[in-house]
Amino acid sequence: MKVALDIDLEHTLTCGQAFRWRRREEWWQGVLDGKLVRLRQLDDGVEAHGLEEKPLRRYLRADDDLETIYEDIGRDPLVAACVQNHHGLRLLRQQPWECAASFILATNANIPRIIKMVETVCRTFGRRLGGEVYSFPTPRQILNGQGEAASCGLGYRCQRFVAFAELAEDGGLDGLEALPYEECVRRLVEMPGIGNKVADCVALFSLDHLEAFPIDVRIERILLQEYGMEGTYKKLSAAARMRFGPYAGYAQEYLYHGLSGLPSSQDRRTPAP
DNA sequence: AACCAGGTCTCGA
DNA sequence: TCGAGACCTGGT
Repeated sequence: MKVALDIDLEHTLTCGQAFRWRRREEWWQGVLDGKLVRLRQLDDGVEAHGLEEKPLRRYLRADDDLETIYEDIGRDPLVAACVQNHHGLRLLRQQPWECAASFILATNANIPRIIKMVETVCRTFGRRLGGEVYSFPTPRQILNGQGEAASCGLGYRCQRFVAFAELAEDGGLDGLEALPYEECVRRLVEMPGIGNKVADCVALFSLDHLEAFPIDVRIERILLQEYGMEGTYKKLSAAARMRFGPYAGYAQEYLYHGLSGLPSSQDRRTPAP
């Protein structure tokens, strides 16, 4: 099945918003809705196996019009430059449970390790779908095998992860979709393992709040060096949403990944003769 | 061999 | 409300 869409799979699937996509030759292999899915980049879209068009378009946020978004966030010249570098990078619309649980594991760890932890959790608690591919476990699957969590190499994230599974199993995530951004984040930060940053990730990557602007150490540096912005998380977050607008989350992703390809801020201010 | 990683939590001021 | 430290573990 083919979907016509302006998307760059490489950028979209490796930018650190989802941790389970693997490249196999020209195909990207992953798990969606508990099913093994393969995606392939086409000139004008995506070829997909293992998933219907509707849920695929939903996952890839095909309803986001990139041109409209670029026009909006591109009013910022630096973001505009980053967009040039990473055209076709899309946010994904993930499941809140998997997204939140993954980013609880992602705290204070680098990407390779995050991938490893998530994969170990899937292998330990998930269902085998074929080959060496496992589903992301449900909260119940984690609670059923709770003794094994300690051997997943999660470090101090282990307790938070299990506690979050308990909360999810008890319906603690119900109703989040209906909430506006501020209230959504307010609810999320009450949950075990979720602070300001993870709450924004969950809001942005799984709950349709494109104005959410997750601030990690790297983005914090960028805000300071490129925009002279500093302060507490709440202040920075509000200032970023104000500056970058309703698609601030997209601006964040492009700044995060697109900046590395540009000359340093100092060099841009004082270009070489 | 340090240092750091897509932070959170706890605890004083 | 805010800032400082501690914190598992493994990449680089």
